Amino acid sequence: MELDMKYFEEMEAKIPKGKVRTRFAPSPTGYMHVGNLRTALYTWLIARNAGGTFILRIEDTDQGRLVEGATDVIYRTMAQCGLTHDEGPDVGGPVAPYIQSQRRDTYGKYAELLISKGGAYRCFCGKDETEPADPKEIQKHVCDCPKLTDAEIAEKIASGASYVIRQKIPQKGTTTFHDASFGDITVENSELDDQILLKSDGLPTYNFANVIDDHLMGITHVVRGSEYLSSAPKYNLLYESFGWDVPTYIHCSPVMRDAQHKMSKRHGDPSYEDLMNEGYLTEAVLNYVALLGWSPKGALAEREFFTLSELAEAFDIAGISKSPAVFDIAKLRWMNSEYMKKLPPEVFFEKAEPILREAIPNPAINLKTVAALVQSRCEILTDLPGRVDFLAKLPDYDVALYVHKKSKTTLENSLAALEACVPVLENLTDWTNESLYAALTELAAKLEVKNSIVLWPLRVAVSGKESTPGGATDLCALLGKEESLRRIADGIARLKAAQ
RNA sequence: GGCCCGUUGGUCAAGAGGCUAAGACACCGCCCUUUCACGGCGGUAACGGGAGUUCGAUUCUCCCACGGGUCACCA
Repeated sequence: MELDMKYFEEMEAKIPKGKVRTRFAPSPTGYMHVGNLRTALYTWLIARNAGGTFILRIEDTDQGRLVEGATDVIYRTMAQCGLTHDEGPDVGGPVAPYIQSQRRDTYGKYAELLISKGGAYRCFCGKDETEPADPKEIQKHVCDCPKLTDAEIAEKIASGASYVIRQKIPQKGTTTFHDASFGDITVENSELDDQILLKSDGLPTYNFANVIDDHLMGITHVVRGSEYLSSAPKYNLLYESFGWDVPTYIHCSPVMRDAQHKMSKRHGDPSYEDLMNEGYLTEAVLNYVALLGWSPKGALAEREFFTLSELAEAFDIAGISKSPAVFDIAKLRWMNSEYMKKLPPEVFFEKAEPILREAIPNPAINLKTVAALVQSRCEILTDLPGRVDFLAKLPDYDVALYVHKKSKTTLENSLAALEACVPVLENLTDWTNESLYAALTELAAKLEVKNSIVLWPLRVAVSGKESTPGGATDLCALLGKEESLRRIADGIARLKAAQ
């Protein structure tokens, strides 16, 4: 088989050199899980930290698993997160194409090149479906195909026999692989299998496509999940056979759902999109995910709030953790609430308005005021309806709410307080929070009771809830005079019925 | 099962031979207060086990246990 050496020279000539180049290479499954997002983030951060280039490559060599619209999810997620790529299928670049299914010829040619260098061989064995007698036995492919002569191979091909190309692993010795966070890992070559590089459909396997593309795209740092750690030594052998430089590998341990399970779609763990739909803020998710498996060193060690660009500046490979990290939704909620509080009120209102409008159809209620009241009291946007729905309609509630130990309220004094409120409020002309507060504290003073004796029952009467976004006067101001008085009357009725 | 990797409080984690073993979330308590929240203050809680090396091990070595990963014409 003749090799077109000029092709390889041209390909080599296109490889950008001298700068850090990283790539995020998802396979389009239509789902960006949290672990994936973290890998993308770290990869992006390494590039940005070094002033390098970040590349998006789509790994779609498995024709059986293509999912419609899946690449759109990837583009959309990356864009929303601000993880901008410098090269990729949609923006092009010096080493295009960036979609593996469009690079089919390249893999075939490089597989041939590898054969000529003695690092691979054609195997005509067909699918290996033999069940090992002992299931505990190591399943390694062993056959006589490597011994086939050129003539025999030509004959088989001419007769239409299908074949795969397998990596030829040395029988003896050891291979040492270096990972930036795990260090040196040495394995016996006898443990390694002659893995398939090129499938019988002519498309490469993940392991082969990766090596070829990473080299041809000039990738300097490869970030990937630790599930690939055990196949990494084979990569070294591949690079060695080709005579190429090995990039820096950074394997990341998985993001777990609990101590023994990875986050997974099957178990209903949230993807990035799910988190967005649940009302989390992208910035909070990125911040949280960045710290799940990485922590800053030195002066920044105590810091926990980072913007994307601050992360890019602070990020270092040495801070990546080797052990798996459990995804803690409670901490994400907390972090999200911190981000919510920091949002400028206009921005918060913009995000909250549609949700508030749906929960409170009543046009008389000022949603801006509601938003201001609720901004510091919700962890995620989807908490909102449950916190404000009482404004639309007074819920049925238990009079026990009127009894509050700390405020020293009882059913009896609550009733008295509400009844005392009525004339005061009826006569109040300026229906604002300030005037309400002034009038009601004046009432409490006149009755010679603590403010809470008046305000607690009032808040319960107008809200019917144990917890509300604001105090009694905030709520009255929001509800308006008529509705407030109506609810107070309702409360009085409930209390009387309970006496 | 073979091979590889990992193991600091419930969770995320700092630490890199000598420290009262940080910090954050969660939890609990107190204060503030017009509820909850916010805020402030404080508290409970950890180096998986066993041998070494060393004057001294959470930090180094080995063994064990546990957990994870991997052993596909999937990535």
